Parts: sequence; structure tokens; C-alpha cells
Amino acid sequence: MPLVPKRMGGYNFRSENESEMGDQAEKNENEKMERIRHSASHVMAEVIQSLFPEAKFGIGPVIESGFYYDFDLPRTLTPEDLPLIEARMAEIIAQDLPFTREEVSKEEARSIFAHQPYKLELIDEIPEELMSIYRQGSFVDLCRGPHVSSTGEITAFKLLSIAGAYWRGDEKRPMLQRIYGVAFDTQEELGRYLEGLAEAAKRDHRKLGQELDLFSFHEEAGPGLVHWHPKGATVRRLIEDFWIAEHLKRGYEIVYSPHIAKLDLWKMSGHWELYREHLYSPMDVEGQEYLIKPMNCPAHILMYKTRLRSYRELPIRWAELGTVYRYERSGVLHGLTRVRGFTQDDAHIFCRPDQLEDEVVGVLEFAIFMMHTFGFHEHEVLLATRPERYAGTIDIWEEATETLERALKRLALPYRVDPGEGVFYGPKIDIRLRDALGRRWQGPTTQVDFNLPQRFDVTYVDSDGVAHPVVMVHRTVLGSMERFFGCLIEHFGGAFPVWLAPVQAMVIPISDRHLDYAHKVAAELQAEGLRTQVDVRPDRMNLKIRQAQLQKIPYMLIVGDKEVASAGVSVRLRSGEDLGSQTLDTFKEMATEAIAQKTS
RNA sequence: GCCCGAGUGGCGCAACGGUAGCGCAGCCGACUUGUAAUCGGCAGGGUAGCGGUUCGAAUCCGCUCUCGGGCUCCA
Repeated sequence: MPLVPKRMGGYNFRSENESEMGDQAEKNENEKMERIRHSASHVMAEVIQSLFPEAKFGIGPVIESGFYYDFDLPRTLTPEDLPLIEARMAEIIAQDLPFTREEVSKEEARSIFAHQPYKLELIDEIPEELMSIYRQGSFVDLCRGPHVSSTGEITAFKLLSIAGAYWRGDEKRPMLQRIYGVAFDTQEELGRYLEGLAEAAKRDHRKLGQELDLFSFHEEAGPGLVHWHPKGATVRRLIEDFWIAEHLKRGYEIVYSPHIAKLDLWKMSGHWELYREHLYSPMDVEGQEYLIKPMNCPAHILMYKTRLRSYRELPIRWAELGTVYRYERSGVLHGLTRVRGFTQDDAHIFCRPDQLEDEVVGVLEFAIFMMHTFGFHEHEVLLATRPERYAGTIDIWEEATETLERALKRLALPYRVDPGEGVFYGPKIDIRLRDALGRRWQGPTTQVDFNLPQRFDVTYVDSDGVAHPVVMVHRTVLGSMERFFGCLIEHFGGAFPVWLAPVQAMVIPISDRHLDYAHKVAAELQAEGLRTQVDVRPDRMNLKIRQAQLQKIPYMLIVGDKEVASAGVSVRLRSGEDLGSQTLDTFKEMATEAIAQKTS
């Protein structure tokens, strides 16, 4: 279940006035920005045309915060080209050239773009006979518009990066060179956006993972395989303990399943056929082919089928922190958010059709509870409906989709329909989070499955004594431990709330003669379950504070002569706030309260 | 997988055809300090790997691996 930040340029840092704007004002503002961005893209294309008269043009649309344009060029661009292109764009903007719109027939368009194969392809796909073109300066482009009235209205822009991109996103077609840029109404907004990028870079979980000693990857072990260091593992264990406890509260049972299974099982499930590109090659075990598991569901189904199941025992909710391995193409791996081995916080619910709605409601409530607990307070909900390729009948799809909608309505959850975005085996509800920087991540998902129950003949005996197909729901409330951890690191910028902090308190003795007392304090706190360490190095207090601060340890407990005398600690928070000396009991109370409340 | 860029001591960087340097961390020593870096010393790599060009290669070329930004895909 995806939990990936939107692409570059997709970072959507909230502008200060965003929440105060009315809907209409916001809409106008968005339209204006789109015009500016789209126009900037045309100006960039004009520069490219002047630099490379033989350039072939792809498309140059608006994206979140900016724009891009795809070009087929005689040579590859380098990052050094960007400032030059920017400078030329600035010249065109300074000339304040008007954008003019014309309507032309298909035939005229074909002759205007006679040497532009990509444009010709687009023209051929436009159903209408008339289409619009826009000109500015020496540049003309096939374009629906709208644009700003003249180039001078493009006030603040910056080119960010160059990337390869297949024509129409199809890897069988030529790869074009794409330039990404951002544009805003004012320099201030552009500045704020760039600051946002810098802030995001500081919070990058890959960087923090190294600085905070949380996890690593190894060339020797292979890409996309996470090694959890003690501190990262501590956070993970705390999340998992909490996860298990909350599942038990909600009537789930915890199961475990093996990491490999015979190839035949994966043929039976359909994964071998439909999911092949993500599977690792079979391994030979005494002449039998085995596969390392990409999913947990078949195992849960086998366990379900060990005996007849009565309608009375449904719903059955089986949860597993199941580690799976999926082949991902080397180019798509990304830190913790896209890996080749990961642990899903998986669960499968087997229920009767009449129970589906309640189960979905339960899952959604659970998912939202988890998100809130981990500090994510904004989310959007998407209902993904039947795709082109699907299992089952249209009737079951409609019924299930309606059930999902009823569940959403019962919870009064605002949602959007995402047409055709369901999985082939059933409709689903995805929840997207917004993190501390306003970036959207894909979070929990709930999927109805018509395929597996049928393939494995998963049934229950109803009150009529007859076997009926069970309804199966796959769901996660976090996604995967790896991806969720990555998201969490970025959300908190590494400063985990106290209950999750790998080290909760660092005792800092001012001089060596305070060491004994420091150890006594630490022992007492450890006895209370607080993860406490003593910085015993013969270094200055200031250095120890600095390092504890950089490690984002919630509490720094400075102990010197005063504290020894008063049996207390001087508490400094990672915010920089100095709470001064207090008794150890007072501190313990404060810390246990923060842990219980799961606050920072 | 594809396009572009990059791999230099544990980490962050410099040297960019002419004996690989700096800071942090580490080790040793001195200092024993009141809320974000005490001082001094020592040690540590032959430049991701393999092959080539050259009198000479971190520097140029080729292949491989890994990482970054994208395309595509996804938990």
C-alpha cells in the first residue's frame, strides 16, 4: 500500500494564507497560478527552441507548484545548462511579450507542426476539428491554454532539475529530456517554497537514518534491504507492541506464517501469473520449487481452510506482521519507502457479506485512530472503483463498492471517488496523510477481494447448512514497517514523541565527581521503564548537551553539585527550553505523563 | 529496466593528468567545566570494483556495482 511522497515538484508546502482563503478565492488563485506556470513552461520551450533549433517538443504541462516540458534534443542537457536557460527566460519575461491565441483547423495545425512528430501525434488524437495554438515571441505551441496575457506576468520561477522521461510515459517509446521548474506569483512565495524544499531535505529520512543511527543499507547485502540498527529497531518494536495491543483490543488474533512456500501455492493464488514481475526466481528444495513470499494472504487462507467454518464464528480477523519480498526494479528503490524486503502490518478479515459494512467501518476507524496516535491529523479518503481489468462480476463489484460507500457515509468521512483505480480483485479505500510539511503520503488501505476466495474456494457454512463463499478483506493500518517508519521520521524530523524516542533521557554529569549520582539517577529511571543513558565521557557538559540535542533526545538531565545536594535533576528539553532543577519524582511524573499521552 | 548525475578514511568535504589533504568522529594525554562544539598529540584511506589509455590516473575511456533525480510501478 503506497506511502510515497508525491514526486519532485509535488511537495506542496502550505502557504500561510491557504486556510484563510474562501473556496472561490482559492479557486481563482489556483487558476492564476496555473496560467503562470503553464506560461513559464512555454517560455522555457521558447528558450530551448532558440538554443536547439532542431528540438522536437513533447508536452509541457502544469504540475503541483510548477511545470515541466519534455524535449527531444540533439545533446543531453547538464545541470549547468539550467542557469543559462533561466537567464534567457528572464530576458523573454523582461520583454513582456504577449501571448496570443488562435484557433486553427486540424489541417492547419498539421502544417504548422509539420516537423514536430510528437505534436502531430497529439493533433491526430484531438477529436475536434478546431484546436487552439498559442504564440509568444518566436514560439508557437499546440495548447488548450489558458495563459497569462504577456510574459511579464511570470514573476517568480526557478528551474530545478533535468530528468529522463519516456514519451507518454511508455518505456517502449523514446526517452525525452524533461526540465522541471517551479513558478509562483511572488518572489516571497518562491522563496518560501525553496525553503520548504530545504526543510524537507533536512528531514529526509535517509539522512536522518544515518545521523540518528537508525538503519542502513549495504552494497554487500544488496539494494533495498533494510538493516535496522538498535535505535531504529527500538522504535519499530514500540510501534509493533502498540500495534499488537490495539489489534487484540479490536478482536484480531495474531498469526505467523512461513517465509517461503511452494511455487504451486503461488500458481493457485494467481500471483505467479499476475504478479510475476515482482516475484523472485523459484529456489530448488529437494526437487521442489519454492518461492520467497511476496504476500501473506495465501498462508492465512490455508490456515482458515484447516476446518469447516461456521457462519457463527465469522468474522475472523487474522493479523500478521508479515515480512515479504518483492522484486522492484533497481531504479525505483528509495530509502525506506520503496524497498525489496518489508514487513507489512497485514490482516485478513474473513466475513459474511452482511458483515462487510461493519468490518469496513471498524477498519477505517482503526486506521484513523492509528494515524492520529502517530501524529497525523490531516488525511483524505479515496474510494477506488472497478478498473478495466477485473476479477468477478460487475454485480459483485457494484455491491461491494456500495458497501464501502455506506461505511464511509456511516463514519461521515468526506471522500473522493477515484474511478478505475481499484485493484483487479476488488474495490478499495485508501487514506492519504498529510505530514508536518503538508506533503501527502499514501497511508492505510482497505481492499475487498473477490479473487482469492474463489481461487481457493474459501467458504463458510451458513445457517442453511450450505457452504457460501466468504468475503475477504485485506487491510493495513500502517502500510509497512519500513515505509511507515520513513514517513514517521520525516513527519517528526527525527524528533520522535517521547513514547517512541529510542533514548528518552540522557543524564549529563557536569564533572566526573557527579558520575556516581548520574548512574543512580539513570538506574532509578530505568527501573521506571524510561530508556535512559548516562554520558560518561570526560568531556564538557556543553558538548554533551549539543550532542544529545542533535540526537533529538527528549530530555537532557544535567546533574551537578546542586542536583546531588537536592536529589534532583536539571531538565533541558530538546526545544532548548531549560526547565531548571526539579526533584527526580517531578521529572518522572512529567515524563510518564508525556509517554502515556504519546506527546512530544 | 531506461535517461541524466555521482561514488575519495566511520561521517562531511578538498585535490580534477604529476608524490591523496582538511574538519568531525576514533585513540592517547591534559583540563573537571552549569544549558548547543576545551586544548594538544596520535592513528586512519591510495580514491566503489574490474579492465584499459598514459612515462605517470581520484582525475581520461570501457564494463560492473551502489547511490541520487526522474520515467514506469508500488506496501
